Amino acid sequence: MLELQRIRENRDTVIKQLAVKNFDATEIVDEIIALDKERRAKQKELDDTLARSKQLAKEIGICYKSGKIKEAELLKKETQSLKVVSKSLSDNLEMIVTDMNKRLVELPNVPHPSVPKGNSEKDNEVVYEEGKIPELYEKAVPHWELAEKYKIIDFNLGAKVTGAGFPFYRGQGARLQRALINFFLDEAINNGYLEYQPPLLINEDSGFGTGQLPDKEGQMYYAQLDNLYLIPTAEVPITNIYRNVILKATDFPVKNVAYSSCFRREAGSYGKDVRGLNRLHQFDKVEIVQIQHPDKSYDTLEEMKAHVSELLRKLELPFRIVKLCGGDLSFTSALTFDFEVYSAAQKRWLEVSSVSNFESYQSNRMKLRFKDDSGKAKLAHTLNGSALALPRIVAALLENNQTENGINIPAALQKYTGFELIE
RNA sequence: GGAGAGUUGGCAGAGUGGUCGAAUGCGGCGGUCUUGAAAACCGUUGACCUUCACGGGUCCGGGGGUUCGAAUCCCUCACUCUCCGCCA
Repeated sequence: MLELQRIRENRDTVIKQLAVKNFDATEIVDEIIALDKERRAKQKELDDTLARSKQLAKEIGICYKSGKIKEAELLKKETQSLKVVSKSLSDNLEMIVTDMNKRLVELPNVPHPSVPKGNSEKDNEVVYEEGKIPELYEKAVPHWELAEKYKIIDFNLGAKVTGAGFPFYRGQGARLQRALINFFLDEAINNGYLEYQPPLLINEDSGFGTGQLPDKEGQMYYAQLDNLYLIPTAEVPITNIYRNVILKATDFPVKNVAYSSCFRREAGSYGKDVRGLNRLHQFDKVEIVQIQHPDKSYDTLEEMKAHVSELLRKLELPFRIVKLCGGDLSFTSALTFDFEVYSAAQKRWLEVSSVSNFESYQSNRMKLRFKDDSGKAKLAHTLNGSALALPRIVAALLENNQTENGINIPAALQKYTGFELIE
């Protein structure tokens, strides 16, 4: 969530910036400012009352010790009435704070000044393009047909055992998955990331910390009996490692990487967008997370973009980088670049990575701070990106590399797969 | 799943219901001494809210209660450890 002080001191700017996300914040912002003012007044009143009570309690203690029972009893009278007052004040204060926080959480992150205005993905800006779009031979088919032909991915079997969107990978298909995971992890480790294997279930506090809760619980699978959620991305457990943590400035940059399965309910999705591997309920992803000093987080974003670009280059996939417009930007992000690879048989671009800077939006929610030179605790910046999500990479690899004789595996991956051709 | 013990500042570890935000040690930071370092000695050393400031308030695992007053008593939840059971 946004920092209260920022809202208080930059009302107009915040409203103007949120308009880029097509979000009319005027009402909420003004309400927050009003509640904040009320809160501070109440706080002062309560503090004064408590201070008086504390003082009296001390005096009563002294009276009892020196045997002045009568005086003590007298003082008790006053303190009892103060107690009623402070109780009602603190109840009142709690209500105000609860209200204020409720509204605060409703405000999305402020977009970076470079974010273009726009309503949908049509308004996103293609900022970079690399690689040659392959020309396929006549009988080329989309990946779901290749999956069946080579018996490497079985969607029907998944539907039988679990449901739609939970495929089985089989034989060379399973091996390819494992190869990609290892390839991505090794590349990240070589770039200075520390590998983690996170839990796949998270509690409510973690869900709140990264911004999935309270509003997006419908997108996560939920284990009701234990009040735990299946992770939609490793970002959640990995970033929450630092919930309520105060880092030293010398800890920056924190660079973590994790492979995990990801679970998404994807309620309401349908049609050709969800065909084959395009959209699944369970998929594998290698996620990179960085925590950085506020002054350096945009350099870090560039570094992460370069890392993802290099992965796609090594996989010999044509890709482009898209800067998301305000309307397409996620609730929590200040700036996001999507990476898309070209899927030759479907003749469309598929999103395989999303690299974002959340600035202090997540940090503020999870109280992730660092000590600056003056010794003051300040909010750190959090960033993350997929590096990479597997299914659409697999889709593009299968489609783009299909030949009459089989599917070619790019050179960089061969030492991981142990084969050069799917046949 | 059953029984018991515990959770205090960066760490270790005291704490009788009354001036405890909390002894002491270690660590960290600053200083004295030294050519420099170590040792020794002195000082300092949490977070949050509020205030221009002085100051005030909150926080001893989380939440609730008793009391004029709670780290200390009671309830509840979470977690950790030990033993038993089950188990990849």
